[in-house]
Amino acid sequence: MPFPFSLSPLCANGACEMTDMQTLYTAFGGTIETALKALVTDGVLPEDASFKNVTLEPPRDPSHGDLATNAAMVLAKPAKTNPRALAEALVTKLEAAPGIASAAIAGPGFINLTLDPQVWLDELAAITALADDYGRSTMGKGTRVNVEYVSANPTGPMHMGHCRGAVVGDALSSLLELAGHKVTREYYINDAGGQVDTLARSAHLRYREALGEDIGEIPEGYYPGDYLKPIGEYLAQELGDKHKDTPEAEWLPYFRAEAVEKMMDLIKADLALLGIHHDVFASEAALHAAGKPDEAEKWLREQDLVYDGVLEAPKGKAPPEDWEPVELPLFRSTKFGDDQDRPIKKSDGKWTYFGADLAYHMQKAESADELIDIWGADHAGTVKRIKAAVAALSEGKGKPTPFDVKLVQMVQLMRGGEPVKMSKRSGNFITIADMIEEVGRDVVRFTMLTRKPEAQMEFDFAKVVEASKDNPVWYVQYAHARIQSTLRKALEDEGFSPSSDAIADLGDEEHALIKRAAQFPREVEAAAKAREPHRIAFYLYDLATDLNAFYSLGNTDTQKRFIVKQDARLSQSRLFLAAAIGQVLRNGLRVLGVEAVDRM
RNA sequence: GCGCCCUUAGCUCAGUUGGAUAGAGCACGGGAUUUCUAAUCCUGAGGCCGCAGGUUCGAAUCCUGCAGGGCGCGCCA
Repeated sequence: MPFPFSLSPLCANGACEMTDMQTLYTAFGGTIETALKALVTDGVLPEDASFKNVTLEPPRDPSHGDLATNAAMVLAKPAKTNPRALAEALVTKLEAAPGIASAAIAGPGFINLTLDPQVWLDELAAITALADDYGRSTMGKGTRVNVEYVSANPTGPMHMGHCRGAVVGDALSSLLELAGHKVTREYYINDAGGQVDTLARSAHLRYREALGEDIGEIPEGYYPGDYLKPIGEYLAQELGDKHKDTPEAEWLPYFRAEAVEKMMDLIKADLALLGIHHDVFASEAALHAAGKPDEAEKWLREQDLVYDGVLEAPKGKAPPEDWEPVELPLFRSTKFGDDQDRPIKKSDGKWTYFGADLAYHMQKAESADELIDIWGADHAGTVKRIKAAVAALSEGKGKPTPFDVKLVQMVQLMRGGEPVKMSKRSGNFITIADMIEEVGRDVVRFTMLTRKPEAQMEFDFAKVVEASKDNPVWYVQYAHARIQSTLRKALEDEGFSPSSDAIADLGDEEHALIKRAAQFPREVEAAAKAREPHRIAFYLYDLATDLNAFYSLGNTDTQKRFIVKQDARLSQSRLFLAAAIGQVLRNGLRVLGVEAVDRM
């Protein structure tokens, strides 16, 4: 964790009542900062020394103690001394600090800190006291983050391509909330382009079909899916044959609105199956109606960031047959690192997708301090232009809005190692609803988060339901169920319940487990900072591993079980530990939107 | 031709934003159970972190070049 160890404003003012909101790392970061400042006073470090690159992290090797800092290595140069000499001066200060049992110099100049056991016992008690709030952080300082995800076109039900982005966006939103941000979960409905006109025409076709007409094969240029049949029937019921033979202009807007609404109902139902609920559904059509794109264009023209110009034909590959140079209003995205300026309007005068999207991002920035978009990797080519647009628009407002586009790669569906063949024509097409019905919501969600989003992944229907350590979802839930089962049994058979009265008696093996659990708040902050919810999934797997390892000690030595019949004191302390581990597992799973089951 | 993403054990993947001897799972070898859920645990072997330079106390991580794989490349969305 880099300096400065920014505590919550309350703590910074010295009136720090909220020690519970501090992580172990911010607390001991403060200890190190104090020690370094003392060295400045002593003249060992120069007045202007920057602590920016000083880190405090858990060492990989447990024999290196509980915490390690690189302070001496980073500051040796400005102090005009060698790392070891500086480390010795720092160690003297640190050993006198509260909570630190010992400090040792190691390797090229690391300082390894071993903490008083009491620190871990306090942390254990804190988990229980904070319960669902353990891991919650004030890091985000309440800044407003708008996360836009899914935003599938309202032309049909959700397909697999949307699933991963949906889960990642939702988990990221929860993660940011836990890390102290105010999050808006937003969905952008593309209800204004040519696609929804096609949808309206397809609905009209089904409407005629519902009125008894033989429409034969669905012609090219229409959406063929059966999911449009109910809409045709609904419209036939509502309208009778009123628009059976009238000109398109008379029925299209109505059919479009109705069809989009029904499509959104389908999509929302799919999202609900995944446990996903957005706060805002933003309509592109409404954006146009409000004149937002015109507003953006006007402003950008004033800044000379939009001009009328002609694009060159693409180099390197043969230009399209019907290539014709046309003058269009272009956004100067090259000024922000894009390869080409981009049209915001089409030659027919209508807005391009980009033109509207640009205005949409401007609108989002009005009520958020920061924007995040989750996109499919097939849109990678358009990242630069939208980043350019946000940079242009938010700089103009005086306050640049941080903006991040997360690209989520495709998921390859497999079954027992073989790729699942999907063909829309044959109807052999797996929807999100099918997938959830087969393996369950928890499996879908967790599995989508067991790979970093920008890497392609496989989803094997056979593997994800396996009951083994090879299957992270199962393994983490198993650890939680095991804990719950133990707590139940302790109460039923022996009348033992968790108690912190004698946790000071717990030994090294228990402490190791507490140390892992104590990493959770740090993992939350690190994952939130990196915008990487998958880190929580990996952490939970590690925590489950430690729990199972500890649990297994009891197989060969009954004195090491959670429940030791002859020793109520010890049992209740261990049960207190078990309950705390269960709490951390639940808190982590909650971020991922996965249920922590009590039995399996 | 250009842009973006990826390349780590035989396979599938992590890697704490630049830290110490690069870690898990599967598969392979050896072990543990009259179990509080063995659907588990312990242990062994397995590596040119794609290749070559650079930056510095220190690089899988940052920069440059090259190779291989994926995605995209006029007004679609």
